[in-house]
Amino acid sequence: MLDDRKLAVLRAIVEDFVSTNEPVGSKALVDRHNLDVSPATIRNDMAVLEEQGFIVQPHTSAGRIPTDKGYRLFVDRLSAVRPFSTAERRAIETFLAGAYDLDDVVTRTVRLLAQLTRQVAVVQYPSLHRSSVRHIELVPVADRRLLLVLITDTGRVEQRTVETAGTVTEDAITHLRAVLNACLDGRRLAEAAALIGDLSERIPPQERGNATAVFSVILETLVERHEEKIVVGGAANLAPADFSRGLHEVLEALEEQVVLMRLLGSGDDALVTVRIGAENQVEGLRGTSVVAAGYGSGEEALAKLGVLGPTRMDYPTAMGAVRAVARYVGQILAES
Amino acid sequence: MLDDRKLAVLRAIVEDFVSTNEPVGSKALVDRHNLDVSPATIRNDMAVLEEQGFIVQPHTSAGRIPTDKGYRLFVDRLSAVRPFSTAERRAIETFLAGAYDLDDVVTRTVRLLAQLTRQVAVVQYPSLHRSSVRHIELVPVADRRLLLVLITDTGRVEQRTVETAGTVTEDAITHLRAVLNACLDGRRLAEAAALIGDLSERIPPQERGNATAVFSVILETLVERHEEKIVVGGAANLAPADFSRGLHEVLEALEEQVVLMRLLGSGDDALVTVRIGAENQVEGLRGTSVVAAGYGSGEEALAKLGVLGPTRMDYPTAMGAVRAVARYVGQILAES
DNA sequence: ACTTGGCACTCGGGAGACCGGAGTGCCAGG
DNA sequence: CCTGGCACTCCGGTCTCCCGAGTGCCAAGT
Repeated sequence: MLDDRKLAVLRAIVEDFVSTNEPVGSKALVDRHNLDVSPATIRNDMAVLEEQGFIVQPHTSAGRIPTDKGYRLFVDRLSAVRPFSTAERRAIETFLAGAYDLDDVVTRTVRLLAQLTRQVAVVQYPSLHRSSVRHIELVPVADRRLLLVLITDTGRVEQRTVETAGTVTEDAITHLRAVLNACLDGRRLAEAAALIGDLSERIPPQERGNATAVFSVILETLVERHEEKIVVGGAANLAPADFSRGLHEVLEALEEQVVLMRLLGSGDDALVTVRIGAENQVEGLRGTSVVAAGYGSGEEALAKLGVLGPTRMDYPTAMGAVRAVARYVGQILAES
Repeated sequence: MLDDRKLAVLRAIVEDFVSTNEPVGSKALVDRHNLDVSPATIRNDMAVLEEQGFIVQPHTSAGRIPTDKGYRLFVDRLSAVRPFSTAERRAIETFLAGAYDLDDVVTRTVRLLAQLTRQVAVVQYPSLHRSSVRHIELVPVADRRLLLVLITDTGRVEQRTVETAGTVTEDAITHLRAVLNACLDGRRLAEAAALIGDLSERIPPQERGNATAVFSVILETLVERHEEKIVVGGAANLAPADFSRGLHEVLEALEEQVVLMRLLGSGDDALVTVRIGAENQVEGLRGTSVVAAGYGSGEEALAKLGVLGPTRMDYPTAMGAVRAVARYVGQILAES
C-alpha cells in the first residue's frame, strides 16, 4: 500500500517542511533529495499520500504539508532518535552537575532543555508520592505553633505550620520527633501515610492531643496535597507564526498546572513518548506536539519532563535531547 | 505654561487611549468628555502639548497618543491610585488566606495580581538577606554527608548538602545543632554570617574539622548565594498588538532573573513606584511599564512585587492593585 | 504497470491604483 | 482667547491585476 518510495517521499516532506516552514512541492523535493525519479512520479505518490491522510495542501495548487497522522508515521517508522555526541553529553553533564539544590537542578534542567531544543521546556518536580521520607523535623516557632518540615530522598522539602491545642514542651517535641523519624524514615510516602495511624500508641497519653494535630498535618502533606510542582521555561521560543490562533491560547494553557500534568501525563515511563497535535486532548494545545519522558534516580520514574512545540518540530533532535537530559537528571538526583 | 485645561486634555487623551488603543482626535475628545469648548480649541492645546513632548501623532493627520513623558505627567500629577472597594479587599484577603506555605503564598499572589490587573505579574520571594534565622537543622544522610536545612522567619527553607572529611557521630551533630541554634536563631542573616567565625571556639577540638565544613556551607548559603527567587505569571495577558517588536523580546526578558530583579529594583520600598517605557533601563523592555511596590511583614520591605504591561496601561488600577496586594501579602507573612 | 514530459488550470499573494474619512493646521472673525 | 470654516494630508481598506509555483491529468514511452 505504501511502498518504500512513498515512505521516502513522506519523510522528505516532513524534513523539508520542518526546516523551511513552507509547503513543499514535487519539484523542490526531487531537487533537494536525490530521489532519481521525475517530479510527475512524485506527484502521483503525493496524491496517494494525501488520499490516505498523511499530507494535505493548504490550498489547491500549493505544496503539501504533513498532517498529524503524517508526523505520527514519521515518528514511528521513518526516523530515529538522534543520539547526542559525546561532546554534547559532556556539556549537559557539567551544566547539571553544578547544581547545589533540588530547585537548582530543576531550574537548570528547564533552561537546558529549552536551549537544546529551542522549544518550550516543561519539568515536573520529583513526584511526592513516589519518594520516601528522609527526615521529619519539628521546630517550635511560637507558643502553640510548630513548623513541620518534611524532607524527601529526592531533596524536596515541604513545610507546614501546625497549630496545637496546648503548649508543647521541648521534651515532648524531642520525643515526638524521635518517634516520627524512627518509624517513617526511609518509607515511601504512601507507606508512611499508612503507618501514621498506629503511631499514637507510642506517645504518652497526655501528649496525644498535640501529637494528633501533628499527625494530621503530616497526613495532609503526604497524601492530600498532591499538587505537583511543574516548571516551564523557554516560552520565548514560541514563534507566533507557528500558531494559527495566536500564542495567547498556548501561553494560557502553559500557566495551568493541571493542563501541564495532563500533557506530560500518561505514557510509558521509561521511554520517550511523543504526542502530536490533536493527540493532546487539551483544549488550546491541539496545534502543538509534546515530547516527554520519565526520569528518576532508580529504575522507576519519579516524574516527567519534556518539551512542547509546534507540530512542525524536529522530532529526532527533540527526542534525543529529552532522552539525554532525563538520563542525566536521574543520575544527578541519585547522587545527592 | 500648562494651564488646567491643557492638563485636563492630556488626562483625557491618556484615559481614552488606554481604553481604546486608538489615537484620539480633538473631536472625539470633546464628545466623550464634557469639556465645553470647541474641537478647534482642543487642537490648539494639543499642538502645545505636542510641542512640549507629552503627546505625538503616529502620522500626520491622525489623533494623538501619549509619550512616555505624557504618561509620566499623568501618573505624577493627573491621577490618583484607585483604591479598592472593601468587597475587593475582602476577596483578595480570602484568596491569600487559603495559602498553607510560602511557595503557595507566592504562587497565589502572582496569580491574583495577574488576574486583578490583567497584566503580567512579578513577585519576588522574601529576600534572604533581610530575613532572620528561625532554625537550623542538620540531618545525617550518609556516612560522611549531612543535609543542612536553614529555615527563615519568612518561611523560606534553604537546603544544602555538606560533605564532611570524617564520620560525624550522632552526639556531635546534636551538639553542633544546639550551638548553631543557640547562637544564630533570631539573627538577621547578615548578623548570623558575621557570628559564624566565632563559633568554632565552642566546638570540641576533635570535631572542629567537620564543624568547619558545616560552617562554610552555612556561610555560603547566607551570603554568597544571593540569587533571589522570582516568579512570573500571567504572561498570557500580553497582547501581541501592544508590542511593536513582538512578544518574543518581552518573553525573553521575562525569563532572565537578573532582568526581573532590575525591573523591580530600586525605588522607595514603601511606596508604589512606576517606571514607564524607556525609564526601564532594560534592553527589550523599553516599551513596557512596571508598577512595583515593596512588601513585608514589618515596616521594612522584605521584597518586591509588581506588574508589567504596555506603557498604555491603566495606571490607577494597577497601582491600586499592587498596593493592596502588597499590604495583604505582608500581613499574611507576618501571621505565619 | 510504472514512469515521464507536456499542458492547461488554479490559486495565493504581492504590487499598484483608488478612495473615503478622520484628523489636522491655519486663518479670519467674534 | 475661543470658534467655525476650509483646504490639505495621509492611513488603511478594497479592488484589480498579474506572476509564478504547483497541481492533475493524459498520452506516450519503457
